[in-house]
Amino acid sequence: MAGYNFQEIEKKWQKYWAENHSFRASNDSDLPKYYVLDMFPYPSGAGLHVGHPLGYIASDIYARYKRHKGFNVLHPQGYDSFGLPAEQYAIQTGQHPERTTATNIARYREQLDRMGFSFDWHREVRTSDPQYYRWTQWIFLQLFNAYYDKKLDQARPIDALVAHFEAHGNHNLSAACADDVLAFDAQQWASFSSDEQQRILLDYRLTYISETEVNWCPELGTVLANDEIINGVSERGGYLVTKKKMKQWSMRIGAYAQRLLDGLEHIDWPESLKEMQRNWIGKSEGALVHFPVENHSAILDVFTTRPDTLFGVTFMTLAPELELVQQITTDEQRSAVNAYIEQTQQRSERDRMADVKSISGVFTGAYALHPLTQERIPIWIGDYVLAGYGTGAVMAVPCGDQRDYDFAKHFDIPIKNIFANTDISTAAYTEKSSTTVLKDSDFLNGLSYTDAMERVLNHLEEHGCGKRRINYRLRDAVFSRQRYWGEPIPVYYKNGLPHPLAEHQLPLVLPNVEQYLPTPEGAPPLGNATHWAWDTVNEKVVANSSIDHQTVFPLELNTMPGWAGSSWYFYRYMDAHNSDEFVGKKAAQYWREVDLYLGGSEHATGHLLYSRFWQKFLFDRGFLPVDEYAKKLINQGMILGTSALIYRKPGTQIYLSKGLINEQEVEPIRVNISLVNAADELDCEALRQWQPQFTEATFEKEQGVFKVGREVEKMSKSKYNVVNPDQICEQYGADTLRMYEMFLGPIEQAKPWNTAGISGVYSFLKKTWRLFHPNNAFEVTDDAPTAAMLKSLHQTIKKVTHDIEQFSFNTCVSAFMICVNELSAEKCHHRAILEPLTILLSPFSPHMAEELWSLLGHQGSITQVNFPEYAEKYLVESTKNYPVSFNGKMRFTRELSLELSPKEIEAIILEDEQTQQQLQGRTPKKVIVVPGKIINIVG
RNA sequence: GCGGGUGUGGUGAAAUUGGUAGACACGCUAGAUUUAGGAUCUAGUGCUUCACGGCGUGGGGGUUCGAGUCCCUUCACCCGCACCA
Repeated sequence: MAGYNFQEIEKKWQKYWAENHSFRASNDSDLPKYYVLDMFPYPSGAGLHVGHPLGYIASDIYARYKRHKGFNVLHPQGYDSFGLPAEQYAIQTGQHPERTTATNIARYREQLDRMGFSFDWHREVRTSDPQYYRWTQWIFLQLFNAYYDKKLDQARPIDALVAHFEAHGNHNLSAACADDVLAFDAQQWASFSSDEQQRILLDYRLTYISETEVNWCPELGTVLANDEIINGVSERGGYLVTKKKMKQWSMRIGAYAQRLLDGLEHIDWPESLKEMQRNWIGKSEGALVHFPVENHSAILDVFTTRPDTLFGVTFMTLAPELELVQQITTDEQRSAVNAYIEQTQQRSERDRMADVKSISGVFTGAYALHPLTQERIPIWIGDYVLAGYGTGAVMAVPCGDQRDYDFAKHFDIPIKNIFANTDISTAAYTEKSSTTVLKDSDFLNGLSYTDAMERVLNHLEEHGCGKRRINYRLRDAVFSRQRYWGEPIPVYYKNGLPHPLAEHQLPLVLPNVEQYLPTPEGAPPLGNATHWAWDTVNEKVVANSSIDHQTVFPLELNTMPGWAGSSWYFYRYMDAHNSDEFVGKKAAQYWREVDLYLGGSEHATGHLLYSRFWQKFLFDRGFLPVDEYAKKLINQGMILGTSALIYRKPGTQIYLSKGLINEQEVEPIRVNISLVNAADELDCEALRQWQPQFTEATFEKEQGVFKVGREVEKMSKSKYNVVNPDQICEQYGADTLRMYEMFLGPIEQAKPWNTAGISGVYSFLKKTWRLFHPNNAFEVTDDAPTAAMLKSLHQTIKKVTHDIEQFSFNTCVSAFMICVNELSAEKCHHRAILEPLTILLSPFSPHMAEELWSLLGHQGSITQVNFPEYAEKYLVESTKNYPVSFNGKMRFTRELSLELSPKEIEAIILEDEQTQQQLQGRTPKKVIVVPGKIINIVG
């Protein structure tokens, strides 16, 4: 075998790795552990494109590198296999999502294996596997059976809460709960019926049912979380989203807001991602102020970050959805108010967002009383106030807030200026200046922002008309989905109240249904199941017809959202086959947390926030050893596609070459990129064949060719710009693909895929192969290497090691190229050089490295080789011959030269005659040296 | 509007953190070799000039012996959030 036959080599070693379980991690090892995790993929029907493996390649390089460094490396992979596309496909075709998913997974696995990843497939997880979601359901039960103690700042078992209720009612309790819980004492608690008690407890549980306003997507027939909505339309499919009141399961993530914020300080995640999470949590400090309503028992609570402007209040605004609105609206205003409420409810989320400029609202006829001055303040409603933030009500201070100002101007409400020496004739004064002082503000007169804040907060608290309050934008996460293909929520209903299954009754397996659509009555798809009732005596799922409401009860019809299964999967990998626990104590103790997590930044406010929440909860309850699960996280950038566009004259079948468009009006249409060559020329005949709509097309060419337009955008099947990794593996091999993707640029950066450049990496690998095959046959000598060869090797060892640690893989590839070029020029085929080079290269080009390693006469896989031992052996020896650190240019300060051996300094000085001349026996304070000359000598 | 980030050849990008800017690769130009293979090798390739030289890291200004890197200012683009009281 002479040439570099990557096909054969790659097949051979992939087979070897699989047969020898080369990448199995042990849960019982004396080696230090290292856990490298990829965000597991959703197995879509389109398969992987070249963008998907970018992160997997990077993490695989790091995992292989760490193995060489002597770590016991856990590098698993699995599938986030519940999700909407499989279900949409099921609706269209009737094919069970389980089958679609299995097919897709098989395809993914084939593609992943082909790229030579060192995953420990022994630990594979699939979120849709009952043996997996059994534990997702189990975690749900743990959340159900817990509440949040704000004093201890941790989740505690619900029994502890019951004990508190039995002793004190809900007095002296500091627990996260629903806003509207009523106070009761121990005696009252005892007098409640069991159902009533359960209803109360439901207000405290970490997962609870509530009637909430949700984002409803009629097209998808389900509710969506805030992070599943982009610009007012659904993330999947881009459908309109409206508001709707529904009974839903929610997760009390709000209880963890502060800890989710604090935890960010202790993890090495990208600053931009942390900032996104901070914004999403949206902490703001201010006050809750109580405004009594005139001639009414209700108290209107508002949250404000500017209590210092309390004397500038001239009206109140409530969110139209607020229940209180109905109670306080006067009879004269009722019809106007109702009309307005109806009007706002009909607007979709997108309309509302698109149209933030227009001002609308209506007067309720009611008045609030200013808590400090007793002035009458008109109460309005307006849709610029959001029901979901704060209390859904604001005290409007038009002189200090631009929105209040605009509203006041629009409806001719008086504006009172409380800022001395400011002009508010055209806009509100919104600065928090230390030089501007308040006026017409009673005891706050003459005070600046900071002082006034302090004074007024103390005053409010002393007089019981308000208190300090921290408010978070983060809302509790809606947990119900009206979908089929998700984890069933392990709950049945008795007297309208949810009852959880017991732990030993799990998993509650997803039932079969005939129809994946909602029922005609509008119930979720599980309503179509004929066997979906819980027999509490025999502890099993039975036919719906046997529901008797005595011993057999209906089961929950909603399923869990996509983020449920992905919020804890990284712990399952640690102990994937444990049938007694979601992760064994010993395994969790050994692996503890993920050391390196790689994935896209698009999960910043979804998966990466929810999983931190569950982590903290499971930590609180003593199931996990740490409360942040990923020490370091890297966002790999997306690899973008380069779409090809042709331009049609509207209403015709005439297409214009790009250069002919000029000022004409045209419709751009995407065409398959495989029909276009590197010079942007379209194969018109192939296009006619491609889709029937082009069969009759006329192409107006320029200079005999038809040019397409180009656009760089996300790779997607629907944009016809997908490049398949299988093609690349076929043509160039997996090692080339791996190295090329790394060579493309920094890992975090988004970049367009460009197949043209791949030949450089390909010829590098061929060159490397030739280095070991100088005369078309494998050959290495045991001669002593020259100084130049050693220099080359050790520069590379140093640079590559350093760069891998910095995740700068693109520069590693360059370093390899330089090294091989130099060694080739030296005609180096010395074992002492090539052997360590092979090890160094193996994380990047594992197949070739394995082959060379075995050609070098070694048994077994190169994976097991301890690289530092090799590197050090050669490094130490060569340092004697050559200063390893002198690699181009170098700066010496006095301090630095102390660390260098005299021999090294000597070697550098000896390098160059000019240097010797310039020094002339002086002791330099600072010498700047480049190869061949000294630039500067100081001192 | 708020927050984060990025601007370097024809292209992707380097620059050991203040020390020869453009490593490495693509592309391009010549040549060699081979007789068609997406092969290999050699030389050249920032701009400008015949040349000596001059100019060059989005623009302008500053600090420094020395700035892609530090400071001020300005422009452009990308990402996230957005009526958050």
